Amino acid sequence: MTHDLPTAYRPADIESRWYDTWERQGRFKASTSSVKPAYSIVIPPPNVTGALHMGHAFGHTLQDACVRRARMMGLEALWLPGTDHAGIGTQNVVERELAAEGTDRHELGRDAFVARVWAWKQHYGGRILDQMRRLGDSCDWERERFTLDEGLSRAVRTVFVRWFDEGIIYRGNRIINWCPRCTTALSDIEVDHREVAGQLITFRYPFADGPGHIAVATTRIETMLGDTGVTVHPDDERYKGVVGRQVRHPFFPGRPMLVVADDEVDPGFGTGAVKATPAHDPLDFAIAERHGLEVINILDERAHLNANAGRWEGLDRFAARSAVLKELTDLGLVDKIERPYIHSVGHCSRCGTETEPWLSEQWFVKMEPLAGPAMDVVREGRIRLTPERFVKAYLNWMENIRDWCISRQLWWGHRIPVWYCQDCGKVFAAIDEPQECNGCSSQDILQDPDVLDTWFSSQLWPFSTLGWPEDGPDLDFFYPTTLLVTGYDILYLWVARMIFAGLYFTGDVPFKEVLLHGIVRDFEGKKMSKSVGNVVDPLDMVERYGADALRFSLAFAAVPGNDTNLSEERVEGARNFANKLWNASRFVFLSIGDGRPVLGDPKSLDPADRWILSRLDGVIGAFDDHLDRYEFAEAMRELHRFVWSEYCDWYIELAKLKLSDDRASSSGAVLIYVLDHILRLLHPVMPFITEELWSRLWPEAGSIMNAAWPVAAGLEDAQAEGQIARFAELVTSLRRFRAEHGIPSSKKVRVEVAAEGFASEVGEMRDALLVLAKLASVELVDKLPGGAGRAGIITDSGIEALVDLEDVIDVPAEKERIAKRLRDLDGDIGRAERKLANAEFVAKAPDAVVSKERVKLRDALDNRAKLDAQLAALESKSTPR
RNA sequence: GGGGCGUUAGCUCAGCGGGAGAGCGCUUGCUCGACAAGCAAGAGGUCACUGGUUCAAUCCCAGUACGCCCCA
Repeated sequence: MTHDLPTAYRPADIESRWYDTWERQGRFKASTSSVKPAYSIVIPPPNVTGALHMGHAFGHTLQDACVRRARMMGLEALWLPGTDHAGIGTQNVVERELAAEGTDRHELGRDAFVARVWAWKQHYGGRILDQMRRLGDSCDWERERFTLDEGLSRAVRTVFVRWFDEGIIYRGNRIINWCPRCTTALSDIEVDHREVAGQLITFRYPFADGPGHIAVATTRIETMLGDTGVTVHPDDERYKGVVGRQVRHPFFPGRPMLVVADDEVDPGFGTGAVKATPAHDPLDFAIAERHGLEVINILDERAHLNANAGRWEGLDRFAARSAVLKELTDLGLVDKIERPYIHSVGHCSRCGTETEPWLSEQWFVKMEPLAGPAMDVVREGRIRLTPERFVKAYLNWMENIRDWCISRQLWWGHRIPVWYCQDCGKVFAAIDEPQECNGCSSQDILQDPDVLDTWFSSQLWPFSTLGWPEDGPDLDFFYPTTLLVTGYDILYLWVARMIFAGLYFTGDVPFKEVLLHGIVRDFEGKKMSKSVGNVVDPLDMVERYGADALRFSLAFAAVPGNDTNLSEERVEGARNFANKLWNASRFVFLSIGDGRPVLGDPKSLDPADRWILSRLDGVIGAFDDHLDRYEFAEAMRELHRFVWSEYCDWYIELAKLKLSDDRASSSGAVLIYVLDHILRLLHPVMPFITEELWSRLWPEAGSIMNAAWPVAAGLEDAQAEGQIARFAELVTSLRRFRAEHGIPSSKKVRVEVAAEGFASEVGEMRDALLVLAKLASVELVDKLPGGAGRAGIITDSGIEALVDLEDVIDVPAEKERIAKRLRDLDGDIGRAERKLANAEFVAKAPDAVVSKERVKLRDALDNRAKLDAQLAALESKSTPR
């Protein structure tokens, strides 16, 4: 059973086998009839179009670790998986396919197109879910949801109708962000602002009612075709006399163009007078409303000039930009061109096209009634954000929130459940498709052609996936969810919206805690991107190093809210750690055989046993505390150090000695006990290797997934910790001495040890000292004799040892070594003396700090005296007779 | 313009009021009976700068410089 482990860990041999076993045994399933307390996480749904990337791997590692730990803690834990229909993204993918076939969606027609996208989804949409299995994600696959499922669609319509009937959803003719390539509206947060080098053109509008002109500046000169006025600041002295006058449009001489004054104008921009283009600028639109300026839309949905642009009709916006500039220049109306002029321009976050502020009729969600309660729950701590600093960002955003444009001019998505009666003109919303107008009963009704923003369905995810609006057992048992784990980059886009929607429709918070993690970047901190070519593919890492290694490397770097840099080297390091664990286990199994000795009375154990058990207790406590605070990096560091530097480097080495003469010694039981705890602690982050080793440790016990989460067992032992720390220091000092003197490891040396106050504990460890420091003999003495051919070491705790080197030592080198040590000690002594001489320090610092300083000083003085003696002995020897 | 974050070892990053840490890299020595994906030893840091608070500052506060992010 245990003797067939290969000498190197080979993840591929075990991973898929364990995942299939878990899934077959139904270990990921959560039950609503459980007596255990509920613990639930809904997955941030990845796009159906997507492939698994490092960001997913990161978030999933954290979520899976939380869920697996919760399960082991005895909670009824649910991790609910699913995908998002990703409106624009998915539609784009299929449109590209059609383009390759030489057709487009319009040729296909709406119904056929939507059918085609569904077919695409059925075929490719599950890819990411299979990829998640490779990572070991312990999702309850029977509860998998998709935002366009019938249930979730019903939730969307229910929400829409309620908000519509209550006036929270309204339709308005407003300036929105428009992507002329996707030909759809975008919400503010779907627009990326990027710095662009353009040009700032200053040109003149001549007064219509007399001589003179007024100059205005713009970066989008073509929009002047839609200008219907000029605006200045009311306090601007330069323009005091011109407010109320008319200017003349060079291309539309008959158009009324009024100069108006408005507070919103920035007198510092350009000439201080700005052109007013109400249909193509949000600020100008507001100004136009206040001052009654005409609104003229000059662009069509593709951002080509329309009939309102007169003879420019049909020109693309950028072509129009040059054409209009040329004509204005020819007319002598251009005063100045600043080039390059760096300014911020909106781009479609989906396709990168420059967006256009465009006047159109869209549906909006009124934010004012929703934002208040959503701020309260975070302020009051009913939802806790980790790290806390995001609370401020969240509140700041909520305070300045603007109405949310939810309509999209797409075909793939939830169609807006609004119908227009062609007879009586009534506009009404309905959950189920109506057959007739609910006002006049006419059957001549038409549904709104647009679909809803994908985030409109995502905002309902924590409760729609649990069955809302039906009040079923899932919702009762698992809602509100316990924790949401997601990237800080979608705090506004998604988290905030779930909060206000959850509060509104369920009367409760959608989750009690939110863990916001950062972005995974490449090894030098650059964002991973296909075009840069620095993408590290998680599945590639899984293949080469194992899922556990990838997961550990991510958890090892996971500081809440911080971006993390990932390189292949880090994954490799984690794989090495997995291998270390594998081999440590191998050692245990090979040493113990098939027996599983149990721990006896801890008091009767030897110092090394009591030390490692005490350390384990400490690590369990620290590890658990870190995980409670989502400090994965700290937790992993702690455990990594314990496994490698304490359990493997010291305890196993010490255990070897004892096992060699006595197979039934306590070491076997302790080795097993500690390994058992390590495996359980590590399981949430490294599920595969721990399950494999667990199955060999306890062949009859069943899955480690159901093992109890470790708790400290009250085995702290300060005496043993001190003893082994001193012992290790003595061993290390002796090894260092050997290395510095170039003593080959084959040469065993004799030492005399003077361990004032610690003599008996050194005596107790004599055999271990002999082996670990490669000594021929150890003699414990009260005081060290000096003498020819001897050189010494001293540990910080004051244990001295004299090595018998039979005249081979290099006396000058040894003197220099001692001198350096003395210099360090003098530094310590000086620092301690200065502190203790400071009356305020002694009076005001805590007693523990002061007494620690006294002990430090005393030890350092003792050690200096001992080193002085060693040096004197060397001197006497090196002095010519 | 508003807000946030960062500056610690060669690199990537933790830590955070009382003796500077990790991983990787580097140097030296090791076929030690779990592991060379390893073992042992080691080098390497005015914790960006300037002030302040404190008995005590890498850590708290203010400012400066540089870098990054979000929002408008």
